[in-house]
Amino acid sequence: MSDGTAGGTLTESTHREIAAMLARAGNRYTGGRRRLVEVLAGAGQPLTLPDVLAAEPALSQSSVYRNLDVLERSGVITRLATGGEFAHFELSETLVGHHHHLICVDCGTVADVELSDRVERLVDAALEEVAHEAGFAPVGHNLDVHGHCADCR
Amino acid sequence: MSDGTAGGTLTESTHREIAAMLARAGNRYTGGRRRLVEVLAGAGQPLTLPDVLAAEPALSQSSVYRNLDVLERSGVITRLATGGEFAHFELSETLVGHHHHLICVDCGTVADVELSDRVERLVDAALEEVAHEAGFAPVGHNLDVHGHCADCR
DNA sequence: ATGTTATTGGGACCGATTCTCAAAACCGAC
DNA sequence: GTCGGTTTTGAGAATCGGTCCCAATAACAT
Repeated sequence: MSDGTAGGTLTESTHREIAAMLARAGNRYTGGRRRLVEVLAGAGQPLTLPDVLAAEPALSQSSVYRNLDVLERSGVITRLATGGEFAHFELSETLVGHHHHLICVDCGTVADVELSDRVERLVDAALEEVAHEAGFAPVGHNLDVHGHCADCR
Repeated sequence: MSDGTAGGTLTESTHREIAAMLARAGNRYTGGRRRLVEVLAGAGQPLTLPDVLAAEPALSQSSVYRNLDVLERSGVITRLATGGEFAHFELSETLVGHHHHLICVDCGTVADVELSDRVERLVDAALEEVAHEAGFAPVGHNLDVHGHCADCR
């Protein structure tokens, strides 16, 4: 609890939920996976692999990539296709709620934003409709805003 | 006009517009670039590099990649970050109008869809607002629906 | 035609991600 | 608590879209 690492953005019950999601797919919630999850949770914004390693240098690259994959497959985290050189990862919406992204076209960083429930419902309904017309069964949507972040203006 | 290649989805005036966009950046509208543009226009959906080469085998891979880059930088085409193994390309919105994408999580194909002006304006306004609050200067947005396409149900 | 600049092709190269495999950590049963 | 079976780890090799290089060629202007 009061060790050197800032840690602690996730409650113990959230960790139990994550462990259950992993167990459902036959995976364990090991120390390395827990540290990885805590880095992602503590950042408050989607991170790249270098970001993760910078925050937790004790982790090895191959294990982090493998665990990002396991966590994604178990529904704990989400991989974002931002178009930059590195993929970004963040906790899945089942853990942190539905939201969208501001992607800086200059430096590539990604920030989370939420829209009002009213707009969200409206968009959802409109998408359902056009998807249905195309014989497409939607499972979710991504709404990204591209532009210049405050640091890059 | 009635040669073997299906061609002809673009009017001559659109080609002149494209030539002008290229010229503005000091580039020429060569035969290879024109064939590339015609493949993208004729498909009616965003294509990957293998798609392009399959449609026009006479083009060489390195030139296609280079020209996709030149055309993107000149504002003629847009590169989509769909998350699959290959990037997808399509004519830019200045040429084909604003629209969104249905991305199949199974086979990776991408289809275009349009939303009503009313929804579009509402989304735009909502995004402007949240972006502004974050000190972010938006230049555009991407709204992708992920799900299972008609062929993959 | 002739010079000048942009473009092409194909192969070498790069770099993010994935794969391999032997060693180490886990976990339940005895 | 330790033995056996299973999962995970770490370090490096391998993969594979995509980019870069450079000599040969096409476009354009004069």
